[in-house]
Amino acid sequence: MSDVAKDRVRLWLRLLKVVRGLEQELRDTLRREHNTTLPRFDVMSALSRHPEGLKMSQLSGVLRVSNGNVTGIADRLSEEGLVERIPVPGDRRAMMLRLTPAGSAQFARQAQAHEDWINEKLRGISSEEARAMAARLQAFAAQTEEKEKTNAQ
Amino acid sequence: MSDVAKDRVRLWLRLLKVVRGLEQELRDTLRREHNTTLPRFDVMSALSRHPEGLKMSQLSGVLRVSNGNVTGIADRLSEEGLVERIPVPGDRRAMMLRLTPAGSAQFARQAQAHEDWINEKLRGISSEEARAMAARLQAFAAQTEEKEKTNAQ
DNA sequence: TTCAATTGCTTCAAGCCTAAAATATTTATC
DNA sequence: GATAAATATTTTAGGCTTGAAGCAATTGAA
Repeated sequence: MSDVAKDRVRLWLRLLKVVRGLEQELRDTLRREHNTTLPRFDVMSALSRHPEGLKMSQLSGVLRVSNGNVTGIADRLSEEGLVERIPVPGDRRAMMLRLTPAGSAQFARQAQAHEDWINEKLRGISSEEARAMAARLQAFAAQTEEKEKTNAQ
Repeated sequence: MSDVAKDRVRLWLRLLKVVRGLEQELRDTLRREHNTTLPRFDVMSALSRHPEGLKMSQLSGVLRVSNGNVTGIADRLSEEGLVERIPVPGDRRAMMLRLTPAGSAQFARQAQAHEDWINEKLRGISSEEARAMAARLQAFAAQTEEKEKTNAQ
């Protein structure tokens, strides 16, 4: 294996380790302190950015998970009265999912706590470092998307 | 929210997006091309670094997953003849898990393909960039560990 | 020695996740 | 208008994951 390949593999392993570690802590915190889960938080987060609601398929699209997955999470959130399914006028197959007022209020609290938590976890990273690293990741992501677009042609 | 907090949150969201995306692609590739899964790959990878085998609890320790989790994955790998459970002399509760020759051979092939895959995915990242980013991540992880150690006192 | 606490592992219940099959509805074509 | 294809969602089977409970076996303290 070439040297650059070794460096790339090492970077990948470190990325995975750091992100997995933080993600695991985040799951623990959500469970212990907010009695919820990361997938539920992700669904509510997506819905909070679309107050008018999202169709099930749009939701699985933005979250990049399967349709069946969203069905299950929506079922559970719905049982707790945090989201509701609204029929789509003119298409009886489709369903709009949106936060209830209770869900909206709960998510607002959780989102603020989440931001505080992240800020505390990344305390050792300066604004400049954060921006620099985010820019690199952004460049990488853009590059990858560009490649995909080319491949899709 | 302060500016630096915003930058940190943005960095976290990007990290999560990039790593999740790559991880998802990796899962797809493992499934389609190697008929396996990331958790199985992780178990075999850990075992390949310990040819003499690992006790179940050691394995769940290094992988940072629960004991019950490893039990299930070991069961399935064992059914396929890729790993075997060896009794530990002197402690009839414990079990050593290790790769069979077939498991070892299969993992060697998968590991090589995995490295090639990563190298291709991260093609747009130079050796210098990779080393710089890995160093930052490493510093962050070290800092976090240091903090944990202090808290544990 | 005895027996209570600890240790190592498995089992269990519940949630997450996927791909594929099933269901219902809509759209397009003849 | 009939019907075939496409679309939106749910259901299903199977694997991953956890925390907690259960079961042996080991260790340690009286």
